[in-house]
Amino acid sequence: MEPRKRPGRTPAPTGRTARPRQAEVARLAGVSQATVSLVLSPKPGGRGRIISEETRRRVLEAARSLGYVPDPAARRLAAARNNLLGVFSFTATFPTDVQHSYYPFLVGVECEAAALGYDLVLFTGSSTGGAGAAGPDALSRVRLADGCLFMGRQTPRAELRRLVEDGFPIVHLGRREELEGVAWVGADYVEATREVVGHLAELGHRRIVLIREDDDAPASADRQRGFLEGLEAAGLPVGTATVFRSADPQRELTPERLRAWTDEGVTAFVAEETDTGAAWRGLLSAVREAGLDCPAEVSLALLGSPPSDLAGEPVPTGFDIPRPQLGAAAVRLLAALVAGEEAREPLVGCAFRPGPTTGPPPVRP
Amino acid sequence: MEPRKRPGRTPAPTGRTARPRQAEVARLAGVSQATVSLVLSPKPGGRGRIISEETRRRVLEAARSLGYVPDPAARRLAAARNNLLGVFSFTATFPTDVQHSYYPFLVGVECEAAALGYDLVLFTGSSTGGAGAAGPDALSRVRLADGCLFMGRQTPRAELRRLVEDGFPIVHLGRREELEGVAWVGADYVEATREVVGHLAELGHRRIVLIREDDDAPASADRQRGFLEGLEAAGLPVGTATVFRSADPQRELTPERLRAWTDEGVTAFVAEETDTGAAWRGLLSAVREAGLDCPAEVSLALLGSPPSDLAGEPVPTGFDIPRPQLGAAAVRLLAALVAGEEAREPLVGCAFRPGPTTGPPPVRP
DNA sequence: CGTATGAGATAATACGCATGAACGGAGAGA
DNA sequence: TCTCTCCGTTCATGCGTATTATCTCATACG
Repeated sequence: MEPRKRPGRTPAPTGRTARPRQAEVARLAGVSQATVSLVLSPKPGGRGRIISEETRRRVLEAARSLGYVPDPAARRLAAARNNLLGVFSFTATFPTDVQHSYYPFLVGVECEAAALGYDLVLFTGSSTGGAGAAGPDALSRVRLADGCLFMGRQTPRAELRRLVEDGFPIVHLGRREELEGVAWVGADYVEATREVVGHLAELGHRRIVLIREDDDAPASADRQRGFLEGLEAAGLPVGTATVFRSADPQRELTPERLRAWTDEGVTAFVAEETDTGAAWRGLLSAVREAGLDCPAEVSLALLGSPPSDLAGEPVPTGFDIPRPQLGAAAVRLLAALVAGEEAREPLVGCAFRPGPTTGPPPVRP
Repeated sequence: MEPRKRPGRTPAPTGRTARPRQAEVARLAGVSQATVSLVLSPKPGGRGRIISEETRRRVLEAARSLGYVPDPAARRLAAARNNLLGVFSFTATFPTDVQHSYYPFLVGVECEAAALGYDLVLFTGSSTGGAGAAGPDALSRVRLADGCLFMGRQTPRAELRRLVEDGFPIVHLGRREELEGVAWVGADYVEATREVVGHLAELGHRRIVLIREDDDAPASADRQRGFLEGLEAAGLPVGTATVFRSADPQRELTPERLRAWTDEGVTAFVAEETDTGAAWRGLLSAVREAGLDCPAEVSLALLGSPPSDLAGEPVPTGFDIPRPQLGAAAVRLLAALVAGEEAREPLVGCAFRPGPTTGPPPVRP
């Protein structure tokens, strides 16, 4: 039977890519492609090298001289790993508005990833409507990496769940307890808030008010819980605690209301940190308009970091969210998942931050 | 010939993933895998669909009911491209010190990459000593992507040249004319500086001094060139132009020297922007110490953006480097190179920035 | 009624790498 | 000298998809 013509794809047009393949390394080293793979792939079991030192050297030399780099897609397809960790944010990773960027997290993410030997893949187009924003499979691109880190608030639950169900390693930056099976790391707002309240109590404050926005995010709920727990721990009457919840604190938190509180004996206020910083801004302006002196007459604390446009003013008492550490912790967790371990280290502590906005309560006449 | 036993890898261990494959979709739809691929792959050429509407519908239905999602790794392997653009910086991409970060560039890079359908790979460990910082082949990791963007000053020339010689698409963010064959994009400092000088000349200034640091970076040379060209274009005597070059402007630019210049009839100063902002700082403090009023007695302009710790002060006259646009332009260029085109758009214009630090020269007594 | 025409669909690859099984050669033991 | 081990290497295959040359029918045409 004469050799019939074979159908199928035409062979690649004479090295379309200059990228060397294992086959070329093999040719140069005078060995087979399989040998190259054996040499260049990290043996998991730490088993004795089945490859002779001589061959190994020749292969490595050839690979280096050709500038060989393994193809991540092929590697992954062949059921191995490619030392790539994905980073996916549901808004632009680098927004024009630097305010709510993920930058501080990425500092830690990059550092830790580097330390663990991973490179990072930023999946773009999540917000810009570019690459694969369209279909419901926008998320599936992340499967190129060994695992993926997710950041942002509006997480499509179904998509995430799907990834988890398929056994794809995922870590979410920020609490996600409602998503069963999704690993996450978050800041321990409860403990940090407790600490701030404790600080105020130690100074002598007996009546403290929490200013929060009308938001049901876990971050807000945690602070409220920490607030109440802190009061209780300090032996303060929780019953008299006041939580002021407002959708628009800058409007609704009037100087009059503030005055009413202080007349009742309130000497300290704590505000939660949010994207906009509205609670803190509202508190500040109300105090100013009410003509109250801080910290002589009232103590103020911010449960988080001040918005960056207030960088000029003195940094208030409160706590700092250790964003870089959070990022690093997320990467560690993700790396563990990729390695098949079942580690978990969800909560990262916040650092208490002393500041000039708190002091002993005024002596009441 | 009897069917000899086949060597090779064992079949996948019990469906490692529950993810459906094209083959299963095909079986369910009663067609071949190839047909599924044809139906599900967006035909670029817009060529007439060779698939009947009926079949198409059946396949789509089957895919939907199985929840089929294409495997990106396989897709990229088969397509011989991975839609990945590398980003390599010779210092940490996300330095702890936000000041000299690449953030503004990345804004544009991310956006444009998304628009073009690319994801980004951040190569870590360039500074942190992590992943592959070790050998001289640290750079070869970038070959993983379809092309790579380089940022930063200290570029190892040999490595870059090697990549270029291998036909690997590279774009450098910032001028790199001395590296033959390395594509780059940069800001048009010459034109921007000319514009600033022209602005001053229009206001009536006749004697202008350029303050620059003792640095041979192209960015500095460009500004000086633009300065001289601007003078010439304004019909001002270039012969009398003064370029003050100092390794430590904050020391060497004394109030006395400033006084000497103004006594000679100098009414305006322009300073270059550098990492440290030393030239601008030196100029500012000298003016202050000399007791000169700006802009009444002297006009000041900054050839770039002020250092961020001076954010509180009024933004001086000068120009803004369009960093996001630069990043975007770099990505466009890189994408073009990856696609095999030979585009080039090296220079990106800067935006003139009016400001309160310039005004008409004082009327000499 | 034989053949050209084509639309529709399929078979057979290739992509780059990892890996279990097969293979060849050097000693060792008989 | 011959078989038996063990070691180092190569073979042959699979991962899941994209790509074509090829095949299969109808239908139209002479």
